[in-house]
Amino acid sequence: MARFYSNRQIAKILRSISAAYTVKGGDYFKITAYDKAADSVEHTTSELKDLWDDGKMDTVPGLGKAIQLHLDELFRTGNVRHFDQIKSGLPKGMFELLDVPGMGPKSAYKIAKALKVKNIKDLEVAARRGKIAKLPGFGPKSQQDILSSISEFTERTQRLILPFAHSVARRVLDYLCKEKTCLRAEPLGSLRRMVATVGDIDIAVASKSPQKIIDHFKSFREVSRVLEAGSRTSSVVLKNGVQVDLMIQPPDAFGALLQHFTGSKNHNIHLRELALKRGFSLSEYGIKAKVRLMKFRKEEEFYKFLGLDFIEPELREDIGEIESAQTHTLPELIELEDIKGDIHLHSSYPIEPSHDLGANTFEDIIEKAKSLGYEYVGFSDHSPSHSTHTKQQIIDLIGKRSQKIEQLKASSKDIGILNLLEIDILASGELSIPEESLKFLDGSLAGIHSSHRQDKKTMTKRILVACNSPYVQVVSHPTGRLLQERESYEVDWPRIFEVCVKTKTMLEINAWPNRLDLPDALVREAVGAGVKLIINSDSHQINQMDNMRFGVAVGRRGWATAKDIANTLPWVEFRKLFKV
DNA sequence: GCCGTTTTCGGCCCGACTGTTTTCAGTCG
Repeated sequence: MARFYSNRQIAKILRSISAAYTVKGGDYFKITAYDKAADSVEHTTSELKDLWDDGKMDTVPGLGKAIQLHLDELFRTGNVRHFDQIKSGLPKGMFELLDVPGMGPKSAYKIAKALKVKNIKDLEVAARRGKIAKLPGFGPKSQQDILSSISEFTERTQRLILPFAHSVARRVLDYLCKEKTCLRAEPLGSLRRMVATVGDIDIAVASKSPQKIIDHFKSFREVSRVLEAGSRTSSVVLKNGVQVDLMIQPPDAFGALLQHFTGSKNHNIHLRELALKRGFSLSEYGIKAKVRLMKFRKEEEFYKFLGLDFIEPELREDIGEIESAQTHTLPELIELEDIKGDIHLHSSYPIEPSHDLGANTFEDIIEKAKSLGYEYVGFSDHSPSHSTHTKQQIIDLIGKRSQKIEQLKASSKDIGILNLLEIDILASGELSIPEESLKFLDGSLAGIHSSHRQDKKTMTKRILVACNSPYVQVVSHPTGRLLQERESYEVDWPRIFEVCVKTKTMLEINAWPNRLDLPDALVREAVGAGVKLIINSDSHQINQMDNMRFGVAVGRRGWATAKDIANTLPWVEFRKLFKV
């Protein structure tokens, strides 16, 4: 019987091997190989266990023959004898301590061995009793740092959801720009690449007076603790527990700084290898040829110098973007301005009061859509619950709502309106409302809102029911994932893509902050398969319509161009996809 | 231990900051 390990658990196991080798003075490159493998597993979107089931573990970069063999043993038996050997003689507790920020293998080993510390709780007790400071190589300051790290670690074990990180960063950037020596301020790292979840917030500033910027930064009113403050970098923890790292360079080297800290790590490593072959060395200061350092004000120039087209931050994951930049075949990514409408919008119309009602009227939503420059909106309230209504009640409710929307259509000639509903794909594989009521509508979005844990075959079948229905144009939030809450369910995606293409069914990129679903990796596969996508905000109040930008970011990370996204079409074209 | 537009062998990214040091080790991104 095979055992399940989450990607995070596997990453932790691989990191513990890297740590064991580090303490035992192992080969540096073997150590980094395990670290790389751990990073890679943690960033893989599908569960490694599923890939193992399908014999596709070798598609994960950084997993070679040896580690694959070890993981095979792990899945089969729940243990890896080779790993036990590597860890033998080391105190078990040290591996638990690695979760504490600032605690690396050597420190963890020293503390675990000297003080018999077995977990983070023990570590905290030992630090409080002043035992850490007495160890050689440690002092009162490092002891205090460990205590601070533990309390922050327990408060913030989770990554931030992109839109939340974005708003925190906005406040910091606005504050930094108030210092007059700040010439430019930009986000860096996973935030700039618009990854669905973000660890720390990294920020770059262009300035000729770094000390003034750092002093200004440290006195931001949301700062609770300054972790470090050097001459060009500083790190703080905000009162909400979020860590913010700041890096400063003069404006003539700002391009290199942006490039260096936007990452991803793998993108940069690949780029440096490419540069090395041409005799260049890359750093946050610029590009070095022998001893001469060339500086770059703009990132575009940095890439150009290496013979590459500019690579948008969202693509920098080392998944083929460098090769495409060499051959001038990078896609022209979709932009927020390309979006011409939003059709997953929940209104306050009381069609089903118990069911996740929106806060604003149809009229409010239309006004907001106009302010965003949209040519059309689609009202897609949840359908009346089939369990609390009779079939006739459902038909009557939908008929009445349709009348109201038809009136609006007649009086709002300057914006296209679609009369839609978001309907459920039930556990039984049926759609949640009767066919007679679907006929009142211009179309519908169908999504799974219950029984998320059925097996792969059943889930696939459920989604295919929606794809094959002539009344359904869009599958909403197709994987069902909720970031930090619920994993995607198992589905046969190649099969779904195939049917979507055949039936011209669109898959949604839902921009709701903790959905961002389809995820970027699946967007890329869907685009490759020729599936048409649509980006919607799934708003329940009008200011949430501004979340569209995060859906666009997911599309960009999935290499989507405007022509892959249906709601970049003008109304005259877009309406043809529905029954209007 | 991984990996391949000079490769299946021989490479493997680079530098800052901190604390405990007396010239450096550890950690991080």
